[in-house]
Amino acid sequence: MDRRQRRTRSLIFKAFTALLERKSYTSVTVQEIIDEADIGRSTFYAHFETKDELLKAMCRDIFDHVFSEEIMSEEHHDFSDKDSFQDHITHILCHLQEKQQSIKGIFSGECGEIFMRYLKEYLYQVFDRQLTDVEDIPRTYRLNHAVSSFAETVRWWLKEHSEYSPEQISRFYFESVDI
Amino acid sequence: MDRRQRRTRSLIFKAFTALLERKSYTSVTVQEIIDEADIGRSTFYAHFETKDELLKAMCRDIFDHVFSEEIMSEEHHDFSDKDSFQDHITHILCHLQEKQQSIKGIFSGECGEIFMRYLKEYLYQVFDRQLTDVEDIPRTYRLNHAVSSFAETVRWWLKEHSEYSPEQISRFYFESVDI
DNA sequence: ATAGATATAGAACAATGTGTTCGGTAACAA
DNA sequence: TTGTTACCGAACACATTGTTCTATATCTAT
Repeated sequence: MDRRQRRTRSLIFKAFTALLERKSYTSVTVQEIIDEADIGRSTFYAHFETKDELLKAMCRDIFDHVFSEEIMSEEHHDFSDKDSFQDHITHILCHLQEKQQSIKGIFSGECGEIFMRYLKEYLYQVFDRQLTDVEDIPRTYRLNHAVSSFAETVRWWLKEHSEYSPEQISRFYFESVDI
Repeated sequence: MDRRQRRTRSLIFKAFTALLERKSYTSVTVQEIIDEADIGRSTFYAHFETKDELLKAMCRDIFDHVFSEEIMSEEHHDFSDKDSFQDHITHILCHLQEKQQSIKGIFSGECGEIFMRYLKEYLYQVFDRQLTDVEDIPRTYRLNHAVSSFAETVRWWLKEHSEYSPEQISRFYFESVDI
């Protein structure tokens, strides 16, 4: 990737993140992003077709880091006991905490929906292999329950209760849910 | 309320609901709602300032029915045991099922966020009184967990697994969460 | 039944934001 | 150095929004 492209892309991301901290997603216009990033109008559209595509690209960037190869690779998926899985989850929480500044703005308002959807897509893969079966409760229900409540835990944590450590959050979660 | 106002309001709600079943919230324009409802442009704006206000009004209408006085009133809140609380939840699920047609479209895409926020606001009141305390886990965490996972349960149910009965959903939930 | 109030229709309008195009300039890579 | 590619920025057509206005239809209360 061209150095100029990386620079522009980064400028757009930073501008967008900054704007989301003081305005709602819908109210942010492309023009404002352009002004904040201090780039040309046509340059923005050379990178992203719409504001929505920009948001999606940002989510992908974040999750590609959080759920990096190291974490998702097969070799790390022989969780024989519950504890090692919990460590795995704690590890993911640490990565999320690193990205907190970028994430915080995205959570609020309307674009939280898109962010959460992406987050859940990754989480489905992580939880699907670990989930046990329980009689008389559909597996799809339990999977949705585990993934959703974890995603909401993350939101609750990073949005307004970041005083807790990843280890504490992990403990809260595993004491509240049967995996 | 004037008969004409009720009629117009109903036409707008129906048009909006119909549009949300085949298009995403963002892509629906005020003009389309006007055309679908077959009303004048100024009439729409006499009722709602923006599309967002319309969505909020629809959510309020739905929840005012689902969490009606009968359900929320103090006299029905002496749940001495877990079972009667579960019955209460089942009752709410029945009301939600009645409104399924209106709700289904709202769930999808971007406006699900707003709908879920409203739903959770009501649920906080319902769950707050019933929630027990657990050592070493913050009450706010447990409340958020109970409310969020119930709200997500509702979404999962009405959106793609409506083959289950309110009683079944209630059972799935209470076997997955400690209240 | 009539009169006064109110809701609606529909056209016209300014204002704003969107997405594209194009020619010129600057930065890159080989 | 040379060809390629990204950026700039102005201009443009277009869609959508939200307001204003007058005429008409419909309600409510007496």
